[in-house]
Amino acid sequence: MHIRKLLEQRFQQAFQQAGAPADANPQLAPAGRPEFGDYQANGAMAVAKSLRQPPRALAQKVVDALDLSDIASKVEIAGPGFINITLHDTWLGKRLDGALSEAHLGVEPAAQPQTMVVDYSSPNLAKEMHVGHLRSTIIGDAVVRVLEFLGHRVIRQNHVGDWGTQFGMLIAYIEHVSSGGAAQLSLALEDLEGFYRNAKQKFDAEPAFADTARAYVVKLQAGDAHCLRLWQQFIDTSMSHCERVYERLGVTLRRGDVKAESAYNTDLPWVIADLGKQKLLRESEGAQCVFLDEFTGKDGAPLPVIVQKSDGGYLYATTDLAALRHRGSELRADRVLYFVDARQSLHLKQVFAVARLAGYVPSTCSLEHLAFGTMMGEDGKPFKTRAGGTVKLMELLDEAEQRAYVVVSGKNPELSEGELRAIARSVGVAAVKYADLAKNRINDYIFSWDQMLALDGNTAPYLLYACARINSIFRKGELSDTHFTGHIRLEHPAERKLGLALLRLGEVVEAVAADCNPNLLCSYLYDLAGLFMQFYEACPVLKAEDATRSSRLLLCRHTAAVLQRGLDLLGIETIAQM
RNA sequence: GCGCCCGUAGCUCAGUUGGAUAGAGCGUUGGCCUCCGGAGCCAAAGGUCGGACGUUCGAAUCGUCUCGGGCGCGCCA
Repeated sequence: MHIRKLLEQRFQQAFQQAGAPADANPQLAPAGRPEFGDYQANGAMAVAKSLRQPPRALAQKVVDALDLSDIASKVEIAGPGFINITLHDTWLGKRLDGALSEAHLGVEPAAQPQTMVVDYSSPNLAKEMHVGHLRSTIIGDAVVRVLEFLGHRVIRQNHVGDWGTQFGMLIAYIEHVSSGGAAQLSLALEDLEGFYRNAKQKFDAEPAFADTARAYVVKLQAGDAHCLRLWQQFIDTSMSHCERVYERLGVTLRRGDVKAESAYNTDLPWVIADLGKQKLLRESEGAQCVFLDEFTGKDGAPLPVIVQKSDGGYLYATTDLAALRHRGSELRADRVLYFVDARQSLHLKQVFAVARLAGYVPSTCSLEHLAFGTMMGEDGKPFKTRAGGTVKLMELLDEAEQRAYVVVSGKNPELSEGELRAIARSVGVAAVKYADLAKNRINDYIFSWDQMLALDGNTAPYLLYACARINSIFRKGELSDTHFTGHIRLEHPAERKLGLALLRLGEVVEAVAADCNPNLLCSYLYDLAGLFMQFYEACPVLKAEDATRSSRLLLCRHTAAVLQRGLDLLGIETIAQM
C-alpha cells in the first residue's frame, strides 16, 4: 500500500473516532512546502464545517485519536486546521529497501482489477499514417501500459477505418494498375499516399472510372468476391505500413488488436432493426434518426443522430454504436476509453447517449472520451509540411532521428558512428513521444523540434541523460550486483527528499490510471530527475564509505529503476549512454 | 444563433480535482569546478491566474455574466 493510502486509512479511523461521518475524506496530499512535513491532511476544515465545530478543535481531536507512532516522527496542526505529518527517516528507509526488492518497485496491483477497453490510434487505412494519428497512438499506448502495470485486463481496440466510400475508388484503381502485372501493383502500393493521390486524380478526371468506383463500393458491401479480394490486398498492404510505424514508435498495438470498421458490417442492419424495435427511431427527410432531447441544434430543435442515410447506407455513428454494444455487452468492459480528437466530442456524446438509451452497455460501464487538442506548428496553425501537405509519420520520425543525431554527436563526439546512430534513433523517437505525453491532453499542442530535443527542461533528452548519468556511476565504480547490499539510510536532506519521491511512484501511477493523463507521470519523473541531480551534487556516492556508500548506491539504483520503469510506462526506452 | 474546449511570467507549459506565500524550463542577470558525466547545481528578476460579481474559513480551480481565441452543429469519417 502506498504511503498516501496508508495515511488515508489511519486518518479515516481517527476522523471517525473524533465524531466524523464514515465517508469523511481526510484529503491526504503530499505536503505543499518543506516546512509542512511530508504529507498533509486537509480534511479537518471541511468536516468541522459539517459538524459545526471549530476546525482546529476537530483537528486536535483527530490528532489525539491518531496513532502514527510507528511511521511518523511528528504530527502537528497548523493554520486553520491543516494536519502536517513528518515521517520517520528509518521507516522511509525500510520502505525503500522493501520497494527495491520488488519487480513492481513497491507499486501494488489494483485491489479490484477491471476490464478496460481502450480505443486508440484507429487510423484510416486509405492513406499513410500522418501526424493526425500521433497523439491518439502515443497517449493511448502510454495509458494502456499504465493500466496493465496496475493489473487491469486491457483489451486494445484499433478501430481502423477500412470501409468508407474511398475504398471503392481504391479497389477500382488496384484493378486498373494490376492490368500492368502483379509487380507493377506491388510497386505502386509501396507508396500508399501516392497511390491514393493517383486514384483520386483518376476518379476526378474520368467519369467512367468514377462510375466503376462507385459501383465497387456497392459490390464490396454486398460481399462480391472479386472486390473483396482486391480490397483485402489493399488492407493488408496498408496494415503492414501501420505495423512498421508502430514498431518504430515502440507502440504495443499488434495485428490482433485490430477490430476494423468492417468487422461490424454485419451488425449494422441489426442495430437499426433493434433501435426500431425499441421505438427509438424516427424518420426525418428520409433518414433514420434517433432524437435526443439533451442535444439541440441551430434553431433550438432536437438534433438527430443519423444512423441510416436516406439511400439506406450506414454512417460512422452506426458503426460506433455496434462497437459500443460489442465492447459493453460482449467484452463486458468496466470502462471504455476513447482516445479521440476533441473535435469529435459531440459525436461521441451522442453515440454514448444512444448506446445507454438502447441498453447496449451496462449502466455500471463507464464511457470516457479522453479528448486531445490539435497538433499545431510553431506558427500556431495546424501542423503541415512546408508545401502545406499533411506530415507523414514515417517522415516525421526520420527527421526526429536526424535532428537527434545532430544534437547527440555535437555533445558527445567521441562515440562511434554506430553508437551515435543507435542513440539518435532512441532519442529521436523518445523526444517526439515525450513532448506529446508531457503536455496536458486537452490543449492544442505546439510541435517544436527545438523544445522537444532540448537537453534542459522537461524533455526526453534530459530524462534519458539522467538515466545515462546514473549508469555511468555504476560503470565507473565497476559495480556488480553483489555491491548493492545493505540498507538505505536517509541522512542528508537531499537523500531524504529523493527517497520520499521514489516512494510516490504508486500514487502517481494510480492517478494516471484514474484520469488518463500521462503528463502527471512525466512531471513526476522530471521532478525525480531534478531531485536526483540535487542529491548527486550534494552527496558523494563512490567516494563515500561503508554504510553510507552502499546506501547511496542503493538510492542511485532505485532512482534508475524508477526512471526506467516510468519511462517504460510511457512507452519510452532508456539507453545506457548518450 | 446554439453547444463544447481553452485564456496562468516575454515564450512553451505545470498546478495532485476547493487548501497555506501560484510553480518549472527557455530567455535575462549573478554565483559555484581539489567536479563520481558542468548536458549540472545555487540564487535573483519576472504574475491584478483575460475581466467582473458571487458561493465560504479559503478560489487559478466551483457558479453567473462578460471579453478574447479555437472547434463543432442532418444524411463524410
